[in-house]
Amino acid sequence: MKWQFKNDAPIYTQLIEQIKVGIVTNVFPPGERLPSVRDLAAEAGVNPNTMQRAMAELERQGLVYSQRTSGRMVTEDKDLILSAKRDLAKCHIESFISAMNELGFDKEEMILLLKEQDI
Amino acid sequence: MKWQFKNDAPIYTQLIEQIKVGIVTNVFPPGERLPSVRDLAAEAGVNPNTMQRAMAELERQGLVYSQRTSGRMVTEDKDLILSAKRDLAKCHIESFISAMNELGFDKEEMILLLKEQDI
DNA sequence: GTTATTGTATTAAGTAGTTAGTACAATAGC
DNA sequence: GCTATTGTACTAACTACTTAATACAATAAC
Repeated sequence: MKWQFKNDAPIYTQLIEQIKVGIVTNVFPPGERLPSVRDLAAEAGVNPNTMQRAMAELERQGLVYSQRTSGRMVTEDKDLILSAKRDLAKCHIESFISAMNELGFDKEEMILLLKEQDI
Repeated sequence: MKWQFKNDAPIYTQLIEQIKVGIVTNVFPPGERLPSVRDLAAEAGVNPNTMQRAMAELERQGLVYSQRTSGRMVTEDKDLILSAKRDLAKCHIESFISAMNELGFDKEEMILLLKEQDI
């Protein structure tokens, strides 16, 4: 897991995003045990409280669940994970279209620009 | 000018972005006088200090310039404005591709998803 | 049973963003 | 020349985020 943060958003929201991406892309497979909050925090270079805050939100969304001392697990609910992946993609697509529309690009131009982009 | 803000980023950065979009989309044409900082702040529902902070950054980027008491003008440099527009578009395209790649979508899938999206 | 590890909670301090209020210099408009 | 408007600067207070440090309950491992 590669952790990296920008300055333009709270770290804990970026943690939520990055861990969620890890879950929907099988870096953290369903049912797998996550490293402890302390270890994850150390790995990401953030305070344990900040990592705990991100975990609490992921727990609220049902993507992870905690068992008192045996640690925290990724949900086994693959439908929920797939749904989360679709949500993330939908969010990116809508934001992209909206931002490019604001700039005056229509969908065909966007597709052209995407094709030009070498990645 | 419609002002709207999210909670996930500082207001002043969102102001910079929105005013910049206004400039590159000719809502604020080259050479035109902008409303005063106080008026813009009132219109956007933010503190004058926050609007001033955004203006200072736009000024640093050369997109606007201020004349002591006659107000603040949009630059006449159309090349600079066009360049700013290209930068904005490039930023959105790269972010979109990067985020979708992280989720496991390749460029063809992105284009398919874009075409499906009805907007 | 003891120990170590886990999630969790709490308090305090520091930083950044935002608002509020005030003030001042410059100058366009009269 | 006077006045109003402009950009600009400053201080104080408030909030949210982040870190630091500590503590506690539950339980897996021994």
